[in-house]
Amino acid sequence: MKLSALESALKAEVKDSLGLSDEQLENFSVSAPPPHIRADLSLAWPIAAAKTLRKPPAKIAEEVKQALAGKFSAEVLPPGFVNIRLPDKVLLEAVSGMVSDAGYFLDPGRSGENINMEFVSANPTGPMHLASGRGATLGDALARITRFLGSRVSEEFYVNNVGGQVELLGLSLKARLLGQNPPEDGYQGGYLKEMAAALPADAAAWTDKQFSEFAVKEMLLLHKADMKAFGVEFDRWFMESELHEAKGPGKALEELKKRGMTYEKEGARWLGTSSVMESDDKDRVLVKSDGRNTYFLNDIAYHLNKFNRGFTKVVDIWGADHHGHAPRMEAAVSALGYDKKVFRIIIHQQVLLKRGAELVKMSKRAGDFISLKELLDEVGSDACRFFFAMRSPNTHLTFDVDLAKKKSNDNPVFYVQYVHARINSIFNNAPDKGIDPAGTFDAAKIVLNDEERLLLLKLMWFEQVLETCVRDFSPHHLTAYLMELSAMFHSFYDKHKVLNPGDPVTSAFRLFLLKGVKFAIAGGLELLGVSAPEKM
RNA sequence: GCCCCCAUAGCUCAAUGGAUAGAGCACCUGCCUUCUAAGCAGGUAAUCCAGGUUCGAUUCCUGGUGGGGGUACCA
Repeated sequence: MKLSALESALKAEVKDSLGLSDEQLENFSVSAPPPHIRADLSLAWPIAAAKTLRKPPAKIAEEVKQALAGKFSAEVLPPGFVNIRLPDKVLLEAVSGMVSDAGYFLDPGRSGENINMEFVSANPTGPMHLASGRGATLGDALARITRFLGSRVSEEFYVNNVGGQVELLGLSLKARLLGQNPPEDGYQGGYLKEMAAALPADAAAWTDKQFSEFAVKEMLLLHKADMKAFGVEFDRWFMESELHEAKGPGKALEELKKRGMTYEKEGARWLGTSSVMESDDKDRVLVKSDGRNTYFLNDIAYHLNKFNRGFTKVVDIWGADHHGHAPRMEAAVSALGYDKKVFRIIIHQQVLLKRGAELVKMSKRAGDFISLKELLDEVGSDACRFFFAMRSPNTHLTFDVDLAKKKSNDNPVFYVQYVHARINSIFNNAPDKGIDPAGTFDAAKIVLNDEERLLLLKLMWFEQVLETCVRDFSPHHLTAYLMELSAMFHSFYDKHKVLNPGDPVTSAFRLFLLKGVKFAIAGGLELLGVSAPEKM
């Protein structure tokens, strides 16, 4: 039984016995008891329900205990906790389902979901820097986790391949070819020198537009290579030019006009983000007084495009440097008639670089940044992704370059991967000791020790951890879980031998237990885009 | 000025409003003739300040203090 199913079962039991309504059982949920409590699951619901039920919490807790009697042994602790001890059979079944049933974690409630997740979307004007790794990790991990639970998820990268910055990029490249410095507000980085050196011979006769297109194409190739090296495979790279070819901005504008959300002022066309919708601090321009569309209108058209493609939910993952745009984008999506619930912007805070004791501010223009590629080459994708995934998006994370480069062995990712390698090694050794790695055992003969219990119970929480990641839009709960599970495994490994030729029942059971641990470790790492090595 | 994020151990970070606040790094003490010591066991060490809500606050609210980011008819 999955933990969610177990929770439902407990809830139903309490509901029937106490004769309660669904409303009265709101907030009924199981939690993990603190370490000093010797129990498997806790219920704090009696305390919360005391007010509405007009009964002392301890009395409610006592009733809950009675309701569960015969199926679960429970203990009441003040002020009204019910601490439950699960039968060994329940723990064994949970792990058994996990390792044998491929669809075990699929949530039927999610099968109708079709989510578009857009992230990174770095401008094609320079190499991707380290901070893009954060957005990439976040988006890809969330996509994988959500998919694992049963939703359809499409990962998307939006490429701003038109506009002033792209023209400037072309001019900067052209200047490099001619041996000149790029325009003052252009792109000064050395990468354009390299690109210029690789231009075809006839490039001297190119138009500005050709330079621009060439530069974008090359940058895009680099970005794709970077993402691939980082283990992120986008389902779609959406070109802004596609939007214009399909007259997207015009259509979006017409739609907004039709809905009465826009007005004309000072020769420009405005969206009433504050005056009409009261969701921004001021109104925003859609069409400038010179007749050109703003980027905002293009972005609205892009979001309309996403919804028109049939996604039931659209998620954007942005860096904090764009957070100011969130209110207007949300307002625009509402103005197009979409419910607030189907559009979500996740903001992740910026990445600060620390070199030695010095905090370095990254700047694409000055060229003082660490590229994602450089970081990957020196630290490796696994450590990078795990490190980024460990932090919640709200954290202002400080990336210690020296630590990442010199002492990458201290990264907790190795601690987790080591579990996988150790388990794998045990399975490899089993035949030598005359033990069948696929052997079965009689569950009735098993008496669980503390370490085995803890491991089985922890495995039951795998589902809940993933749900929490989706709820909070952050994979950091999963990294924390993997580290905790790893600690439990290493501790178990140190105390108990798995392969005991003289005790086939225990050996078979422990191999079964290890299958469960391996499933959670390999599966969890996979969801984070981190490898699970067979050997270390 | 206004908006967003943050403040927990020496450092980097955890903790659906629950019970004795957890990890990793660093530091100290032990443990390899037994499935991999990239490991285990143990130790030192923390909720910015002041109010409020609550049976219960690291968590929620208000006000401070300190830090980061943002505030274009740029993209």
